[in-house]
Amino acid sequence: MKSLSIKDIAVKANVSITTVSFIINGKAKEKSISEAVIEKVEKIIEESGYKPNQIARSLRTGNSNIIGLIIEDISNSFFSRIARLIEDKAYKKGYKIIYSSTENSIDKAKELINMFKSRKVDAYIISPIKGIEEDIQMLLDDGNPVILFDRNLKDVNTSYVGADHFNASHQSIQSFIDHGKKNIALVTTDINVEQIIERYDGYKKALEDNGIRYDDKLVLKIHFNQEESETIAQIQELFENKKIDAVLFATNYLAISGLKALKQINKKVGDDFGVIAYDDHEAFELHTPRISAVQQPLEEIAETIIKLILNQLSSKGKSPAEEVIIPARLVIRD
Amino acid sequence: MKSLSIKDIAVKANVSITTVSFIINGKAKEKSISEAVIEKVEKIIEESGYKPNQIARSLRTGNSNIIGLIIEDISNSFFSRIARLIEDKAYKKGYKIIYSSTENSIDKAKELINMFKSRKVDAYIISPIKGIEEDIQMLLDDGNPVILFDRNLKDVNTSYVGADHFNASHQSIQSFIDHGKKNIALVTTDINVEQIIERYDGYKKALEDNGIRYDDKLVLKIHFNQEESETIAQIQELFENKKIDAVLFATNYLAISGLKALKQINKKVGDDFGVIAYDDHEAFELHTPRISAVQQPLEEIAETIIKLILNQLSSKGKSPAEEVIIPARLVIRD
DNA sequence: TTGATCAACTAAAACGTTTTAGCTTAGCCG
DNA sequence: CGGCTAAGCTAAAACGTTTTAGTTGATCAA
Repeated sequence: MKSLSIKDIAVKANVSITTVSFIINGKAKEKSISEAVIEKVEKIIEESGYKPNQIARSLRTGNSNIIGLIIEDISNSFFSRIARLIEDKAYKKGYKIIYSSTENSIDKAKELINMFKSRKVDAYIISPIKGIEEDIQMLLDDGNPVILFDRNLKDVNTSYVGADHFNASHQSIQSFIDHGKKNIALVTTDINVEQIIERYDGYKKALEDNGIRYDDKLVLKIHFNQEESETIAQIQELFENKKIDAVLFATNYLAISGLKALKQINKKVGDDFGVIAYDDHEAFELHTPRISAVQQPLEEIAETIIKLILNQLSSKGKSPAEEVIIPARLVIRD
Repeated sequence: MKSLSIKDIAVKANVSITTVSFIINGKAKEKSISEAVIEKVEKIIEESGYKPNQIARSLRTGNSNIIGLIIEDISNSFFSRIARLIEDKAYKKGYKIIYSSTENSIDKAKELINMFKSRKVDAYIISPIKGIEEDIQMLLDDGNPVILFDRNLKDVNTSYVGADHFNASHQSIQSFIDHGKKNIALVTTDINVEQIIERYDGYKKALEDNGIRYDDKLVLKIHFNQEESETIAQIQELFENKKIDAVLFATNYLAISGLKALKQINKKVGDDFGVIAYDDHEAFELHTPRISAVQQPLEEIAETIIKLILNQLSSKGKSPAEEVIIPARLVIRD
């Protein structure tokens, strides 16, 4: 019933705990343990199904082989796909991932950081929100590897991996303009994070570059946590009361609400009404007509994150902060 | 730099480690520590930002306040939404969740169980695959609370929470038949899990109940890990070469591939070609026409899982196994 | 013969908690 | 005044590892 400990193995093999430990950790040669003993112990371990207690191990060594991943919401497909990729890649390097969602709450984010800290995770991957700069700085001060992704924090000097939101947004609007659109709306959220602001800036700059006057009335900021029905109503109001011939949605879930809104008021997407969504989604490919979208290179982002983390882990957190901005891709459909 | 330990607090407060521990764990009254000391220690803890080392705590107490969640694939929206709900509810009870994806690999599933075991999680929530019955039995034998969900394992006597796949499938096919369909196809996967089999059985039984001959040729089993393009090709072949007037997709990602396939060969969903998807997805509501789907009551499933887990935890894993089958809902659209 | 070197192994400390068992001191009763 | 109880606290063991600093005995060179 109670699980085996290294002591049980030692007793069975009639050797010391130390010897067993050396063998388990592959230090047998180095510590000159004889072939015979190695074999004997390994056989016993094999037969008994003994697995070292990771908790005791962590307590002693101070590291856990666990990487903490803090994201906004695991049920959002952007995050769940990234999480899956990160998990995969980390797994291959012998690291496990623990993840948790902040739901855009500063308090929950702080709690999560604390919980990861008290569990001594070896590194942190965080898609941050404003308000936790200090907590992140403390992690850094303690020498922990920390990588931010998706959204950067200005005041913290740490590594960051993210897509080029400004240019992707700029390019989307430019594409509308090239197709003769003049009255271009932006539906975005009111959460105050870097990547949303960059998308907004890209929108404004593209208009400006083309001599189109920026109109506050064409920008709709949706509350983060509100009911979808309300979102849909707000979007409908925008579309019905303003002269609009194209719209950029700043997130994919807003685009989905937006498409529902369009469907209800029976407005068709097409040559005289352009739509681009930021972050692709399966629904867009399937929609009639298919919806254009900005694709973030998930694979590349995940790959880069893991690469940076491993670098930092091997350099004991003393490698300099790096910012990697990865171009996003505008996929024009239909 | 190094994080504080209970000893540092004890020294600062000029009391023993024991006293600090009692205070941290709310046993101060019970152990008759004076108000004055309690206040002093709490103040120091507050000021210094001390957080107990959970690893040491786990090592000593043998539990971790962590629940392990093992699922097929976190990037599948069914699982990521369930995960989010479970995480939420567990969090409110003071438990954290660690999750990991098996990707339908028996080896990875076993490894995950081992890794959770060696990290001493307090309970396991598993959406299992065939081939890990023994491992699960071992967990049970060791007195661990284990809840299976989504798919059951026949040979293991443990609690299970899942939707009524058989009836939902039966009802879907019945609905086709009620609308005059005769040649009804089933697109499913070749993975050998309970819930997929139940959906298949429901399909067969509904045909039988209505005196329609079961035709092997109308059932397409897709390999789990194959490229989507190949899946689409296979589905197209089925639709083009057989006389079919309705199709049930056994998972939502198959339905999405199927809808893409239909689009490419320009076959319209409508009165003369019915489609139902098992597991709803945002894309279905948005599709033109809207696609009917079987909705699993995620909220209720998550709620029930947590309820059972907490029961087991409080009864030290000695409460009897319970099977909860929750009805699924067929949502007919357009 | 002596000392050095090396192979083969091990005792015990340390990691940071929780908890059992006990130690003082003061107060109170008879 | 002796004995008992209770209040208020603490020493030390235990959890299961890793790792440092050995010990022992054999071999070998001089």
